[in-house]
Amino acid sequence: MEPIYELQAEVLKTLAHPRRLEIVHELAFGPRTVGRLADVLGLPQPNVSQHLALMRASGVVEAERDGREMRYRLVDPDIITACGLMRGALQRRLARLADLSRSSGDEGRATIPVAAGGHS
Amino acid sequence: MEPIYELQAEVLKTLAHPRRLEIVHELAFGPRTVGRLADVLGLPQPNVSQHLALMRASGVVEAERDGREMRYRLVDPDIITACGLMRGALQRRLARLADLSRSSGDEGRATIPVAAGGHS
DNA sequence: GGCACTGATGCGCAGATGCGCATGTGACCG
DNA sequence: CGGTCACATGCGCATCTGCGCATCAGTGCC
Repeated sequence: MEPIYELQAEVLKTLAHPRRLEIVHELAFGPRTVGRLADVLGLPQPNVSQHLALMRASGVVEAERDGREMRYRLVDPDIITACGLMRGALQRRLARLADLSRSSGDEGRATIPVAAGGHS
Repeated sequence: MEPIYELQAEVLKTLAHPRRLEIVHELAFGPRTVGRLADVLGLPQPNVSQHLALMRASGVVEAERDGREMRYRLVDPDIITACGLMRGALQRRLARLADLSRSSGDEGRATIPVAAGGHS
């Protein structure tokens, strides 16, 4: 029962939510305020704040005051890179499934910069 | 609300569990039977079976009959690679924290890492 | 067929999660 | 100092998870 699994499970649990993934995706472009995130995602501000609190608690994001605003940004690029890798793999899987259904293929869609990491 | 986030959240939710991460880690060495996994992880067989059912439902693993045994194996290497990348990043973070706590206040004492608090 | 073995499933309960909503808290302005 | 903006927090509820436990189902052997 290596503690690394507990830690990773904690982080994964934090990321395992569609809205939070969207938040991470948005934060990949740069720091954002709570209001901006709430606006972009079309979510109530308290909801976004709660999601951010969870992610901050698990060390995925960190916050910084700027006047009366709070600017959130991603902490560890590697984690987000891994997240992006997984998303890429899943997108390929989706594309493959769509390809099986219909003969037209629109795969290979590179959506995000995700820390400019690219493939290993 | 791109469906990719829903899918990825589903997969992440599947992975966001210490025991399941252990299972994935074990499966990374090659296919395993349920009994073997239960034995290695020291978990009840029904529990392991439930975890495997979840992971199979989300497409993380797949199963194959072999006599009266069931052999489970990982489906997508990329996803597991991403998982491993994240684990590596977190391990570095753990190591860094341990290093900080050792050099800052604690003199060689048997230290129980309190938390990953840290205030900026 | 009967039996042992390997794995899957159903059930119930305790604990955790997600959300809306109202409210609390800190920061700038006049 | 009161008002307002930007965000955080507490509460209650519906829902979901994880687990143990007992049991069901498929397979091979005699």
